[in-house]
Amino acid sequence: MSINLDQIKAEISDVGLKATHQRIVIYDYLMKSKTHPTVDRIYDDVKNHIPSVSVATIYRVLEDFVTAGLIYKVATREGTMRYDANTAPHNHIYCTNTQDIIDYNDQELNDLIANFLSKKKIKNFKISDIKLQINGEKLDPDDSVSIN
Amino acid sequence: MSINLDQIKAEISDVGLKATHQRIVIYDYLMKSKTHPTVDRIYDDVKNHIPSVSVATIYRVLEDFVTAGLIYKVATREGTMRYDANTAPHNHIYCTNTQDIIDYNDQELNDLIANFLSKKKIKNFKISDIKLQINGEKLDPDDSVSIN
DNA sequence: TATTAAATAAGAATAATTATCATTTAGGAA
DNA sequence: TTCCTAAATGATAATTATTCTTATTTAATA
Ligand SMILES: [Mn+2]
Ligand SMILES: [Mn+2]
Ligand SMILES: [Zn+2]
Ligand SMILES: [Zn+2]
Repeated sequence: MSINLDQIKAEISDVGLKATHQRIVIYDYLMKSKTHPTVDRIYDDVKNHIPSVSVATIYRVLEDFVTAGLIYKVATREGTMRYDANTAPHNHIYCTNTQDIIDYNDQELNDLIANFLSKKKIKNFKISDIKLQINGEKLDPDDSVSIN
Repeated sequence: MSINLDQIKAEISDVGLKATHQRIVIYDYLMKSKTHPTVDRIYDDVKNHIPSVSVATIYRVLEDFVTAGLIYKVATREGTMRYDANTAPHNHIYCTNTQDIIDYNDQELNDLIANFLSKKKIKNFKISDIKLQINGEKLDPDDSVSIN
């Protein structure tokens, strides 16, 4: 089921949550996923492993993971939330046609922005994270987006 | 009612929409607003001018404005949309405590990011806009956030 | 002023998410 | 190991945000 079951169980336990079958499968799925899936997508795929799983459990587990800092929640203008197990600082390319969210990892860009903002003084505010969203359209919706 | 009624009517007409009382009041309200209000907030405030207004009209008008490019829609992790009449490139500071969205206008930052990305080649993608979201918490929720 | 295509009000319908509660289970204690 | 219990789950009801439908009204043009 999972490449590294013990590691996954440990990560869930380490944030103070019971390592249930449902949580393990959901977290494993998100770790492998690169598409920032919706609840419905996660639900459908988790059902392949656990046919009896309830959609309420998917919502509950995802929210618990977000609260624990294991995953991120990404809001979209379509009104559906998307989930991301990549908690390292990174940015997103969003196709307004296909609704694809593509990770854009660029340490140079992260540093450039962090550096710039550290020079500015934002009074009465404590920054927790910085996200750049690059909106636009895939030229060929069937093809993939790549950088450089 | 409005500082510059004719200007507002012209802007609405110019994007091919009838300048109805409802649209004028909503657009005027958004232009003056600095809080990136929710539909509920807009509805409550517009009701002061037009007591008979329907919430469906608020949704319809806002969506029409977004489609026409008159305003922007901002998704939040709380699951409610927020609306912004500032269509010039600018970034947002988001307080995860108070849900305040504060405009962060900094041409230097806009240029820095645009410049950096123009050097990178993002294959198979046409960028339409770039948004930086600075997430964090107000230190004093009653006080305002200011830059520099 | 009359015409009419477009817009609105009211409320029903849908979609996404959250709450409730009886049942099950993970994980520690015995 | 087996037992115990707090925590988690499954089923489904409830809520919230948003969209749809249709009869009525209105802005814009002639
Ligand atoms: Mn604004
Ligand atoms: Mn919703
Ligand atoms: Zn991501
Ligand atoms: Zn703004």
